[in-house]
Amino acid sequence: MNRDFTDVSMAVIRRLPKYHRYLKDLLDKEVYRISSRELSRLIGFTASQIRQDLNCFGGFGQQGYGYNVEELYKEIGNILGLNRVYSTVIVGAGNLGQAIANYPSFVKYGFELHGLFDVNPKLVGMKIRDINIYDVDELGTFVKENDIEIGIICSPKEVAQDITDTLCKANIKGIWNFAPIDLKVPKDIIVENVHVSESLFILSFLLNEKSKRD
Amino acid sequence: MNRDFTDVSMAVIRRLPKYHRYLKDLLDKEVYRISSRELSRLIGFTASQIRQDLNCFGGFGQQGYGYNVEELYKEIGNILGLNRVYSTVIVGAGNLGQAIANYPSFVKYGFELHGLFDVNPKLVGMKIRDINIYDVDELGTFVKENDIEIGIICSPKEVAQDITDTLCKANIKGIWNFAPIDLKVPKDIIVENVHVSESLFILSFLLNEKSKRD
DNA sequence: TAGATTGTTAATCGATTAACAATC
DNA sequence: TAGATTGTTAATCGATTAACAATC
Repeated sequence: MNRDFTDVSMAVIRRLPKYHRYLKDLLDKEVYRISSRELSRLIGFTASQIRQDLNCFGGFGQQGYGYNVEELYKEIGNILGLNRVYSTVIVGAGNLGQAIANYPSFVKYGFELHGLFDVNPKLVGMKIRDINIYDVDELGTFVKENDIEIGIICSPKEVAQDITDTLCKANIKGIWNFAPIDLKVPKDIIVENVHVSESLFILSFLLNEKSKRD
Repeated sequence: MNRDFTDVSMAVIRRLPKYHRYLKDLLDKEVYRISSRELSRLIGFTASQIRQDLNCFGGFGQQGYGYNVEELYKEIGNILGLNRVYSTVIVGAGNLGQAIANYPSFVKYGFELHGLFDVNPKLVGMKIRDINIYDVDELGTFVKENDIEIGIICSPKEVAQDITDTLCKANIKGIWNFAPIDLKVPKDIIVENVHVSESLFILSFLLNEKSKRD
């Protein structure tokens, strides 16, 4: 249970959240047992890939039976680190910051929001879900004093690197970045990007391609 | 210029927006010429991969010189379909929908927002950037009558499939989906997902892994 | 011309799929 | 026991990297 998975490729890791989501859906539908073949039909990966993927983490299945949905769901949750709580702050309390603060999976899976930060004096002092919006000048001190692990950047891209520097100096462990730039961080800090515009451009590419073919 | 790129792998396509972004930054810094080696140092792909990638679309470079930044930027923009305008609607006018409506690259790269839609009577009738929020009951008719190409789903996941069905019946061409589910659509409709929680779970995985090793 | 750097082929590496023995 | 399905090895496929001739 405390093995590390440094040998498992990121291609596999990036599929885990999708397994987790489908297994949750199955549990909600009171399906307690599933074979790689049935799961394949639902999730769209090949049965072979599913067995291969799951085996990177241990033998969760049983020959002749399949996988126990509840057990597998929990195991994948544990692998993803969802069995514990994370302390977080959101920097940028505009629409995006507020959307994240209220995002159901964010709240549900143990991401504890300790504060939001903004430059806008109209926002500072307000609350979102009972959580204060502070002046961004207080960010560094707050993160240090409250041992915040995750900083969530929902600011305009122009100030994202400055915010990052502040967070890093205050011993943040990871950054969830929504600004459309690649942040420079010391090598022991983990950055996960949500580059929304890249996804939009892929959509426009695909639409454009399709219109050429039709 | 009207070739289609069906033969180019999605791995390559998904790197294009990043090239596009870095080339824009270079242009803004008044850098007009770059070699694959220099670009490699900036963007973090190997020089070999950069040359390989760009060559899928034609010989944009010049031996002994490198690439013309402005030309390459424009070409990649064209390949991504950013040389034309798309008509869009946003379904779900909460924080996320409003964040998208105001998102700078969205506005800048030709994605014309024609309307937002919501069930909440407090929101219906309001405006975001001079664009009306309509009742979601009007969605189908509006999309059909205004020849909307892209539907952007910013609703809770519980209603995302219903919205999708409405959009598809109204001849939408593509869907940009922010709800954490996999939408079922007829095969000629393009869906591009932004599965925000998957990214969050990867961050939590990486943080958890790191804490095991330290 | 000499130097630089691309375009492109060949080699390597990694990820996915197929196959099947092990076993519940 | 017979049927089902995993775990796992081997085969295939695709993507990345290396190398270098072409050429500006």
